[in-house]
Amino acid sequence: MAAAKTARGRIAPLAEEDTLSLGERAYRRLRESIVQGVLPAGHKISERSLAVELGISAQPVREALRRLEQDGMVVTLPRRGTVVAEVGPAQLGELGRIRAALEGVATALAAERMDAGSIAAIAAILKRMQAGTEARDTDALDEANEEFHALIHRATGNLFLMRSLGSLRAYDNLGRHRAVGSTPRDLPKALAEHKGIVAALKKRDPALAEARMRHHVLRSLVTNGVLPPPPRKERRT
Amino acid sequence: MAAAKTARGRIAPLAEEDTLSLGERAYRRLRESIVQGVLPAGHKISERSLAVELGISAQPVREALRRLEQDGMVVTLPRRGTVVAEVGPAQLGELGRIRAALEGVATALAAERMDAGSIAAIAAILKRMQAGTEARDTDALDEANEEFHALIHRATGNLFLMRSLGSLRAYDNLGRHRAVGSTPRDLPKALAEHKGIVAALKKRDPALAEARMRHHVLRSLVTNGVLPPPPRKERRT
DNA sequence: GGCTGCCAACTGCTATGGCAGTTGTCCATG
DNA sequence: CATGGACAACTGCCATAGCAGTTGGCAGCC
Repeated sequence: MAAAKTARGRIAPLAEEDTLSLGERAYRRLRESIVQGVLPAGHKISERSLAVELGISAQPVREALRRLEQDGMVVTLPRRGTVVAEVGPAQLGELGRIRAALEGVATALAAERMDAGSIAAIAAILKRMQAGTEARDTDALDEANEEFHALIHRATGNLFLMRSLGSLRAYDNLGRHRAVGSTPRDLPKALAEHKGIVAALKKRDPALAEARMRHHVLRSLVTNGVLPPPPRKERRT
Repeated sequence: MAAAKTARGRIAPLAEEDTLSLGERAYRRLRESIVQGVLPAGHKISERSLAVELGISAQPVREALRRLEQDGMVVTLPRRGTVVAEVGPAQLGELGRIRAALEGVATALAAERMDAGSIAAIAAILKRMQAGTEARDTDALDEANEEFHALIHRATGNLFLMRSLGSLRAYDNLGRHRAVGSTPRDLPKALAEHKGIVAALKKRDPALAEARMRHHVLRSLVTNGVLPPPPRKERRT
């Protein structure tokens, strides 16, 4: 991604071409730096020093830190300092389960209101996934997977959902970043699940789409080592 | 929550309500004002004028507005203004479904890690609910209900969950505020559901607890008129 | 040596001022 | 009367400066 490759704990100054507000740019940059591991957990962050590193004032930095705090990515003790939050394996698992639930409702909503154009678009993405799976092109698959979920999120038209899932997917990247190299994902299985989800979307069956999406996310978390294998069979109400 | 029990000669810690940052106080105040209807949807908010109303600087106000924007309660068009977000019935329903899902995972997590003390506490709350239901004391019931869910949220120990559910419950209050007076809730049914949830917690059955909690929230949303009655029977995967 | 108290160097937090866009109004012009 | 353009009054956004706690270390005393 754009996050400049720098020494551990150091942040490169912001480019000034963009039209986004400095606070917004600082927010994204910091979030990226955290999930990429540039700012490791427990690392102390000073509003002032970070401001001079980014080449901006302390104000937008502070604003970004407040938002990151609301995301749970940093914690700040008043008048004492701000620290990158520790996210242990247990918490990563919890966040994964939360994400699975939210992706589920997102898919349910999408199944209800998705227009024909979006369905065609997601079908196209599915085709790319098929090709990527046969070619074992994990990079292309990752990109397609990103678009796949992003499209569903956008289809819901729900801002809260999109924001929350955005934060949670960031954590997901962090988890994958930790399990470095050891991602022996079961590609065909993921493809089949994606197909099933798209089928449910086409059938406009919210409950089915939700169940399949949730199962898909949970299973992928298990194969990624974020979650332990399910202890038992599923439970019925 | 009176003065902490301390040994002779020891001094109890100071209350910390007084020392909250202005930004934090502005955030809470604004959020409260929005969900209470004091600041109706579409109302324009100016950082400066709001600052003088609150008797503080524009900075903390801006900070609070950014956080509210992340919550989805206000939207701000750059260099044009900030307005409190429109939350129509449809969106309210979506947020309700999201909340149901999150309350579900929260309860699942709680079922896994709740200590004996918390279980005893929630059993006590349940007893109060029983009494309140028999006495038709809706005020006491609302209070107990609040504590009931708050206790579960806290039991998860998950900050992200607690923050998200905090925002979503605010929306819930807003929804109830709109359906003024017309809350003919089915009290005994809610009580039975709460009992079932506590039973699942005691059995430490996460899947069961989750399903029951989710169903409970969804049903209560339906009886409150936030969600339409379910169109069909539940679906199996 | 070990403890106490002070001081400088931090920290987050807030106030003030000013910049650059946006909008609405009012007057001059066709 | 209708139209267009400039000006004033907004807006959000950012930089600077200074306040008030917190911390760490170092001198001075027991």
